[in-house]
Amino acid sequence: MENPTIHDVAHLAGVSSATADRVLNRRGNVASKSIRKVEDAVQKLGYVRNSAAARLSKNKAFRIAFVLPRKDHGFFGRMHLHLVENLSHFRNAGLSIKVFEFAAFDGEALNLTLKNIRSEEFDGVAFVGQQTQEITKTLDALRKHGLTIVSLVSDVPENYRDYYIGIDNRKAGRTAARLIGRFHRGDKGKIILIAGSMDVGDHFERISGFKEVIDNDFPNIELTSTIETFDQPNIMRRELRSRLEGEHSFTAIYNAGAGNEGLVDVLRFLDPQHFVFSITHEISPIIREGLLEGIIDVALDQRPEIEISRALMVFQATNDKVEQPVLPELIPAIYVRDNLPQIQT
Amino acid sequence: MENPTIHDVAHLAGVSSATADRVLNRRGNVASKSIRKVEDAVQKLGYVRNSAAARLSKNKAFRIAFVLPRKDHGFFGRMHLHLVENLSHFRNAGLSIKVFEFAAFDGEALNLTLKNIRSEEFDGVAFVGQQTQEITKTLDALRKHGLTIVSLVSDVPENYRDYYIGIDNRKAGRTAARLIGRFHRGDKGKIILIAGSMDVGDHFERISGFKEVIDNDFPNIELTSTIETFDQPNIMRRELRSRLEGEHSFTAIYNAGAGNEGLVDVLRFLDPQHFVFSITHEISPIIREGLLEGIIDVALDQRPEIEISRALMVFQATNDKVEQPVLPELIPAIYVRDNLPQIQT
DNA sequence: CAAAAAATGATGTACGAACATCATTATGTC
DNA sequence: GACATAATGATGTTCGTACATCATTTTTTG
Repeated sequence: MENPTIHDVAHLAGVSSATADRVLNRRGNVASKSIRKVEDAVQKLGYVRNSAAARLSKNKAFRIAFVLPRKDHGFFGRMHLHLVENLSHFRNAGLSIKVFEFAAFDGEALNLTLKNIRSEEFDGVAFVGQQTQEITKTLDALRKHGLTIVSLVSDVPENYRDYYIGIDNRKAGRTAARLIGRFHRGDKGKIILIAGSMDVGDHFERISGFKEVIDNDFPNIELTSTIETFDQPNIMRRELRSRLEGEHSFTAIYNAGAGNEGLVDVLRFLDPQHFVFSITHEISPIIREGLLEGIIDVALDQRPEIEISRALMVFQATNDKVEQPVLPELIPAIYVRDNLPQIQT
Repeated sequence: MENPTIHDVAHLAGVSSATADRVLNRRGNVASKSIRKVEDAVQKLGYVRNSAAARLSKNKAFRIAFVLPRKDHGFFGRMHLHLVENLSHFRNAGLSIKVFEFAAFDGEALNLTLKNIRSEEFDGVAFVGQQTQEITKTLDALRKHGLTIVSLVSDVPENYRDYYIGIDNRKAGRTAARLIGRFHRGDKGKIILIAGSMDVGDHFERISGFKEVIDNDFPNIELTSTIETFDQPNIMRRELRSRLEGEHSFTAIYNAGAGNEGLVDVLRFLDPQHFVFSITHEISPIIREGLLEGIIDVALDQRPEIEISRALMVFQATNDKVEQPVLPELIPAIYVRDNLPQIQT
């Protein structure tokens, strides 16, 4: 039960292996009749390119640019770390990786970084970021040069990227709302909403998913205006304190932004029974403490490590010109104090 | 920045490439002095075997036996399906897969199936199952013949397998308990516990993790004896009905067994306000319905598709004689009605 | 119909490891 | 020191694809 080779394909198609090669690698200058014959033969034989041979023969890596917010941001720091940890593994798989950093939430900085990616130097780009007019234009240019574009964490419209790897943020927000709503068990409630920035798609979608469910299914619960923190602990502390000042009717809190030590700081000095429930996003050492102390009930985590791995798998399949592996949908992990991951993240 | 080859290693070590090859592939008949020299050179150069070249040269697949409970069991059916879906992808990666089925929970059948795996025909075994004296003995024999053993879903002691791929079932049980306990918000409670079989490690550990948390942190909540259903809807229906008959003080239910239509059937005919909370394991079309109807609050799901993929990655790295990729811990997904996966599972 | 352009075939090399064979050298044993 | 055994080197083939070159055939175009 030997696997068919390109020679078998060529033979069955009645062409030379050179022509079969021209077809399979889209080198052009092939009659459409020949193309059809080769494709039929591929079908009939179930030919699959031997990626080991291909990789060996090509003898050059698929060059990927990872464009990520700076690693001092806890959440993205995890992405950087995971990339580094798997570098040797993927180098061996024929991928070479270069990381570019920009300031989180800074659309212009992102655009500038993307613009600096020279299409002769890279075969693919994976990036995290919001969508602006300029950014989509830059992405478009890159795609026209044949680069494979992967958006991470926060999606851009389909025609500006080849793949999106991230969670469904609307679902994440809805999940948070369901848990909080359900925990009220019919009691009245009043919720504080927080986001990093409503300008980035992922935070925006979480908040609106959250509102959907509360509005529809939990009429006893009141929502208040969303605080924006830009994921900065100082702003979180200031804004949250001022919101809580003199007001004692809040029953729950949902932070759609990334794990934020400011949140834990403030909650730590409140009456532990103050809230019915509190949910935040992305695990970090401080959020972990919050969970263990019982200050925070649930942390949704999109597991950036897995997103990085998936992105690399996508590039690998692209490079090998092989079907993408079938993998289940990414969903955020839901952490309570009892299922925290072993490794310190 | 070319990657070093085995010739570079041999040259630096001051031996021939034949000897370097003998060292790297443990062919024996090499002086320990030479071994050291080669290993030092590998270190110094950061030599990593080119797995593409190796795979091409070997020109034979790593033969894996998957030993799984029958596919008519919903949860394991998902494993079978995912294996089939990824067959071509992993054939291309140098793995060949054969699946063996046995009746779930039947230790003897499992042992018999494992015994029938001839060590000349396979290079690795992945299996799901409990541990008995006989089974560990069989596994031991297989390992002695050099097969790589991976246990799935439910672990066996470390020295009987090379890798365990599955969730931490104690944590899963603790998580369920935390949610249920927290939802009681201090009220008194009485819980029905269900398992497929307390003889299989995963179910046993879930139940004991669950008890741990309730006993420690929720003194107001009472636990009742565990019902065993062998994951069969008929038994579930009968036992659950008899437990509920005339008794109205139960406040929550935790099914540590796999998704079970019998559970939904019975709950559907109860007063919807009967329970504070209900949690089950493993998503299925029926459990999905239960979640959408509000009969079931949470389904923990260990995502067998991901476990299969991970197992295949482990075998692949083993075959390529390359470091295992660094991947985050597997944790069960927590589904509520708002974050159900797209695909019908 | 001639010239240009397009399509095809024939052929060979390179990639890096696995593996086999045979000759040679070093080491150990009585 | 003769002999067996262990260790090593030299060398060549194989795996399947990518890619390059050049000759030849077919098709298109004016």
